[in-house]
Parts: sequence; C-alpha cells; structure tokens
Amino acid sequence: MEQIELNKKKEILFSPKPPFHFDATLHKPSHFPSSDNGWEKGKYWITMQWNNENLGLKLEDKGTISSPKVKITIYSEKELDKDFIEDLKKELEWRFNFNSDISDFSKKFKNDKVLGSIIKKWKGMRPVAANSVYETLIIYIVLQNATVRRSVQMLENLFAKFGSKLVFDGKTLSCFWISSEMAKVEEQELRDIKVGYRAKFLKRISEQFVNKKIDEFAMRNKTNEAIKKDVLKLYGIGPASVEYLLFEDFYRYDAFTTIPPWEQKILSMLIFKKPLVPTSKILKFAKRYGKYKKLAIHYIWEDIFWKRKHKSIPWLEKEIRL
DNA sequence: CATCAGGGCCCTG
DNA sequence: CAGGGCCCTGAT
Repeated sequence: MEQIELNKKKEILFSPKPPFHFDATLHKPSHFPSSDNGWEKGKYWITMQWNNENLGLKLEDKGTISSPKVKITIYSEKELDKDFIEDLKKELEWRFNFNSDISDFSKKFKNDKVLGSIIKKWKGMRPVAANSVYETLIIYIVLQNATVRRSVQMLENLFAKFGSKLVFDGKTLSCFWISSEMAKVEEQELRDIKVGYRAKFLKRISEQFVNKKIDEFAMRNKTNEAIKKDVLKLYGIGPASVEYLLFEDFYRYDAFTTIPPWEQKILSMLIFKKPLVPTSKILKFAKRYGKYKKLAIHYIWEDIFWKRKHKSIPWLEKEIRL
C-alpha cells in the first residue's frame, strides 16, 4: 500500500465553546477501533482528505473543561496556502463540533437522578463527525449484521485495498479513499476482500457520491426529516444507520426514535436495572430530556463503555458481540 | 455436527 | 407491510 510522508506542518489554536471535554469528545470507547485514528489522554490523531490533499491531524488538549483550548497541527505533503487553511479551519470547527454550546444541557440536568453523576464525570462531552459523511457511511455499512471483529477486519481490508497510509508525527495511520476510486471497481473485487453482500452497497453508495446524490454541506442546515429523506436514498442505508448519522454527523441532540435490540438490552440495564424493557418505555423515559434526549442517552451510553475500559462488566460483555 | 439469529437492508408478493 | 435472503460468526 502506498505510504505518504507528511512533512510540512501548520498549527492552529482553537477555542471551543465551554464546557468542552477533550477526551470524552474525541474518543468514544463504544466505537470499534479503526486504523485511521488514534487516541491517548489529551491527544488525538486522525487522517483526512480535503480538496485533494492528504492531511494528518494532531489534536492536543491545551486548556480545561471550562476554559478549553485545542491545538491542531495539520501535517501535509506540500505547503498549504492561506485560502486552503482558512477553508479548512472552518471545516475543522464543524468536524470537531467546537462551536456547539451545551452549557444549558449540563446545567439543566446536573442534579438529574440518572444523569447527574455522569455529567459530573463527562461534562462537555459531545459527538464529533471526525470523518466525512461518505467515510462515516462506509463505517456504518461494515457495522451492519456483523460482530466487532468482523467489522474491524472488513474496514482494514478496505483500507489495505483502497486506502493509503499517511506518516506524520511518528504515527502511521490509514486514510480513506475517495468515492470515485471505489465506484469504478467490479463488485467481485469487493467480495474478494470479504465484505460479503455489502459489496453491492459499497459500490452503489460510492457511485451515488460520485454522482452527487448527496451534499453533506447543504445537509448541515436541513431539518432532521429532510436529512433522513436525503440519506435514505442511498443504497444500503436504512433507518438504523440514519439514526446514528443524525446524531454523530449532524449533531441532532434530539434525534432518538429507534433503538436496535442490543442497545435496548444495555439501556434497559443502565436505566431500569432490568434485562429487557420495551423500547417504548425507554423512549418515554428519554422524553424528560426534551431536545437533548439523544445527547442524554449518549452520556449514559459512553459512561458505561469508559468504565468497561478498566474493569470488565460481565452483563455488558455478554451483549457486545466481539 | 447442523442450524439459526443477528450491532440491517433490499426486494418481492 | 411481512418475510426471505444475504456474507459471516458465535451460540446452542
């Protein structure tokens, strides 16, 4: 696979809207690992393609929850001009969700029976769309009907065949391909790297991006329903993927309408201490969080996965299909 | 060993 | 709108 050294660098300092929790925002322990990014306390690395440039990003925590500063070092092959940087800066603000004001949420629920103690730990946590919409949808497709290990394997196989490796800051990370490269291959070539029936989804969806069936920038200003309608036109994307996308890529903190079975089991335990509560009851419970209901669920959800990092939780292990 | 459902989705009837 | 099929894998 192609290896590209990124030797030029440029630093930008950002001031996210407080409260901002660096680690809980950038690292989601419930997500499966992917070689396009890496995390350690106070640091995060990810690759990115922007206006035909391969970029490596290094984010560093330079502030506090209430007075946040994030330094991003942008690594590239060649020197980047001023216009490129200006344009990129705006995109980074969006991708890392720096400008969302969630102070109201943490204030409102700091004494909530369920959320109170969680907010104390993770105040300032928010979703980030560190990947583009196309990349995120690829991830959702390999997630469908698969165990964690298989999802990881499929994504890594795809990186190996279509992606590249970017070398920066002592790291070597995978970088996604552009949609046109995947649109032109035969379905069989995808089947050969063991993505199964998803081969057709990956090819068709890449074609749809090439044909501009979707405009991720325009979608950022649309209503939840309008985004749903746009995204459901994509082949291989259904209601479950859309639900994830609305929250993770478009920051719709209120988008909580469907709960897949495994999440139902986990939320039942976390909220009601019972193995299985009807989804209608969970949805009804979440209503108390109003326009922040999905964000609230995100807090409850990620909190248990953070705990799991340093301590095994038997009932949870059972629900995670490794 | 075989069978089956699944961290979905598409297509058919 | 219900239900079969699909690449696989883990559970039974």
